[in-house]
Amino acid sequence: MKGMDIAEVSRRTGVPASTLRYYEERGLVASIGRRGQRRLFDPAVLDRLALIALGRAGGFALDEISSMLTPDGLPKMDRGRLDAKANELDQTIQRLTAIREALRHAAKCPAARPMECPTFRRAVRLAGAGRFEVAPLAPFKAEAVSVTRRKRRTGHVRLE
Amino acid sequence: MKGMDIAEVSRRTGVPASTLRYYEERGLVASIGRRGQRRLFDPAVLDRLALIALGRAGGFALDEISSMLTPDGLPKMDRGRLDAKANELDQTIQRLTAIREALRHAAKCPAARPMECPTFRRAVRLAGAGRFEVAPLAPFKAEAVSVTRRKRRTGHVRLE
DNA sequence: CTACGAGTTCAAGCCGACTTGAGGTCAAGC
DNA sequence: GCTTGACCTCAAGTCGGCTTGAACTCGTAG
Repeated sequence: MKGMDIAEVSRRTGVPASTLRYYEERGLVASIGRRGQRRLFDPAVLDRLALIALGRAGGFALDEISSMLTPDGLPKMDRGRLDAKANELDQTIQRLTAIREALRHAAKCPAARPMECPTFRRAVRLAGAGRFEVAPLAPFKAEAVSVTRRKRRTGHVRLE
Repeated sequence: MKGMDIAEVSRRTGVPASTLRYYEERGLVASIGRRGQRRLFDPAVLDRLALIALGRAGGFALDEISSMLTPDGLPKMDRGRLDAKANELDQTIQRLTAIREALRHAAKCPAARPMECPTFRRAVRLAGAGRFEVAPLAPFKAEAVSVTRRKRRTGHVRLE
């Protein structure tokens, strides 16, 4: 009978069994049945987990991710929503880029206090310039979710 | 007398008083004394809060941020450490960029299932390719930390 | 028959960054 | 003198995303 048990899914994706159960409970993945009391998963769950990992890595909340996936596989999102997400991410990227530059500059700037340096100040300003909100970015641990199928309160920041 | 009370700091930065007390408790900011039982803050705390916000926006933990700041102002970090942080951020940025591209592609890709599309799979792979770990990015709400300074009583310059 | 290992359920715990609530103090204004 | 409102402290609560632990059930090997 086809269907992988939880250990195999875990092994192949790097996602702990406890997380898989949790995801199932949250409706993010579904098992295709049981053999005895044990869950059986369709291999398609591997792709699904990869998509979930993608979303998590992008800083999306689980609820948000589940709203992006249909029960049976895919992109339940319309173009607009996807684009919106992409833009959101783009804002984040720009913000992070400004911060990275601020750090790099701080590393070599001679000013005693960074805030006295115009370049640094500018970066700080850019970093905080947007007025959007961004989901927290998930801790990204290596290891996980192979996509290959072989065998198969509130930090506030304002500027003026 | 010099020194701003907590409400003024809050008003000028957007950081809630509760957060300021919390930051003080965590050692991220210090008050310069009390008037009665009330805290008094030096205007320099405004810069400090801007830096803290910068760090938070960059996904750094409070502990990490405090390890980057000296009690009296700033750059306690050596060049190497700053560069390391910048590189870390750079990894994050690349990862997010890959995810953004995956989303943009998914928005217009005709493939029924995203995972069947090589372009998408490649993006997913890139997104997950690194084997590093990244701190969570703080939720980014607008409103806060004005770096603005109208009266520069202390003589040092802050953001316009 | 028994023991073992791998699975199961359910409730509770953990972490970080704050927020909230109860109860207390104090200076100013009526 | 009394009220008000802004501040104070300290403990506990919140939220997301899991993890952990206790207690139980199976199927299989010895």
